[in-house]
Amino acid sequence: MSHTIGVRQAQKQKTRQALLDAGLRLLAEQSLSSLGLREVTRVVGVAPAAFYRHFRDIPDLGVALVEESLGSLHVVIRAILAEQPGAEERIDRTVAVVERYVRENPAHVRFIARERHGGVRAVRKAIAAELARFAAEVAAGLREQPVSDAWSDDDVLMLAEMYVDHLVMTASAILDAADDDDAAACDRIAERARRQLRLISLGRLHWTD
Amino acid sequence: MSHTIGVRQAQKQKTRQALLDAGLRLLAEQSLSSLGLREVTRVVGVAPAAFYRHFRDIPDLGVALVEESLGSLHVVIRAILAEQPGAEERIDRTVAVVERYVRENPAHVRFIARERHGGVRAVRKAIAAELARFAAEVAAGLREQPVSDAWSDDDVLMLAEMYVDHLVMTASAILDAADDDDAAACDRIAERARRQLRLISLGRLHWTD
DNA sequence: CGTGTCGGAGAACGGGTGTTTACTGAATGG
DNA sequence: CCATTCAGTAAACACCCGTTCTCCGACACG
Repeated sequence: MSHTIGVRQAQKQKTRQALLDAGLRLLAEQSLSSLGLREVTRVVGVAPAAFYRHFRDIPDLGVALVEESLGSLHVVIRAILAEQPGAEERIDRTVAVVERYVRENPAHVRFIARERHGGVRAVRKAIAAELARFAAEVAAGLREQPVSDAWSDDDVLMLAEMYVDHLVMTASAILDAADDDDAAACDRIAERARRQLRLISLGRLHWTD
Repeated sequence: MSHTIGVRQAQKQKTRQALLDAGLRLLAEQSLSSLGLREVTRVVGVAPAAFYRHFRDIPDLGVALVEESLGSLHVVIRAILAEQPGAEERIDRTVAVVERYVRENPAHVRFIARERHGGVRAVRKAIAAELARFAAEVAAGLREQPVSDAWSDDDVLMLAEMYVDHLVMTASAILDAADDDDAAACDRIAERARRQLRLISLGRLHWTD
C-alpha cells in the first residue's frame, strides 16, 4: 500500500480543484443559483462537458465547496476552544483569530454567509448540518469550563448555537467592511464583537439564579 | 388637489405591484442574481418589454422589494418596543410577535435573509442601510429604559445591533422549520430564542460593573 | 508490449436570455 | 372634441445556456 497515486488520478483531482477554485472565485459577485456550468469551465480553460467528469451539476459542486470551506473552520474553532486564560483574554484572542481567518479566507467566508440562506436547498442543508456539528463541538468545549457546571445540556447547546451564529455574522460583517477597503470599519466591527461577547459572558455568569 | 388619481396611474401601479409579487414568489426557490426578467413578466402575463416601464433592471426590482419587505417590519419593531411589562413578559411577547410575523409574511422574511448577504451589491447595501435604521430605532427605545441609564450611547447601539441580528436570524430559522412543516422545530427555535434573549437580558443587568 | 480505461475535446441540439425597435389604442387634459 | 401622452405589445437582435454525442490520446496494467 501507500503507492504514490497514479498520474491519472492526480491530474483528475487537479482539474477538480481548479473547478472548485474557479467556482469560488466567480461566487464573489453572484449567488450559486446563478452560477453557470460553462462559466466555470471557461475560467478553468476546459471543455463544458468535462465538468460532468467531476460533478453531477452546479449544486453538487456547491456542496463540495461547503465541505472545503467549513473544513478549514474546524481548525479555527478548536484553536479558540483550546484557549486557557481568563474570559477577557479569551474574547480578545477569539476575535483576533476570526479577523485573521477572514483576511486569509475571504472567499470561503463569503460563500458560507451567502449560501447559508441561499437559493439552493441542498447547499443550505449541507451548511446547516455542518454548523450544527460546530455548535455541538463548541458545546462540548463549554461544558468543560467550570462556569457551566450548573447548566443543563440544553442550555449549553443554546449558548453554543448563539456563539456560532455570532461568529458567522461577525465574520461576514468584517468581510463586507474589508471589501470596501475600510480598515476603520473592520476595527469598529471587531470592537463591537468583543463587547457583544463580553455581554454574553456576563449573562453566562448570572444564568443560574 | 386631492383628485382621485387617474385610472392610468392606478393601472400602472397595479402591474408594478404584480411584478413585485411575481418576483417575490419566484425568489422562494432561487436567488435574486439568477432571477430572470422574462421569468417575472411571464408569471404576470405581460410582455418582457413592459418590465422597463417600471424598473431599470432586476437589481432595481430587488431594492424595491427591500423597501416593501422592511417597511412592514417597522410596525413589528414599534410594537415590540412599546411593550410595557417586565423583562420576562417582554421577551415572550417579542418572540410571539416574531413568530406571527414570519407565519404571515414568509416570502418577505425569506427574501431579506437570503439577499442580506446575496450576490447583488445594490440590494445588500439597501438591506444593510435599512437594518441600520432599525438598529437606531431599537437603540432609541432601549435608551428610555431605566436599565440603560449608566450605558454609553455606543454600548446601547451595540446592544441594539445584537437584537436586530438576533431577530433576523431567529425569523429565518423559524421560516426554515416552517418550510419543512415541522411545527415542533418551530417551537424549539422559539424557546431557544427566548432563552437567548434572557441571557442577553441578564448580561444587560450586570453590564455596569 | 498490447489492450482497456477514462479524462477531456469538440460539435451539435433545442431552448432561454436581455434589450431595442416600431407600433397600438385607451386614458388625459386643454 | 381632438391632440397628446404613455402603458403595454409584438417581433427581431445577438448571445449564452445545459446536456448529449462521438471521438481521441495518454495513462494503467496484465
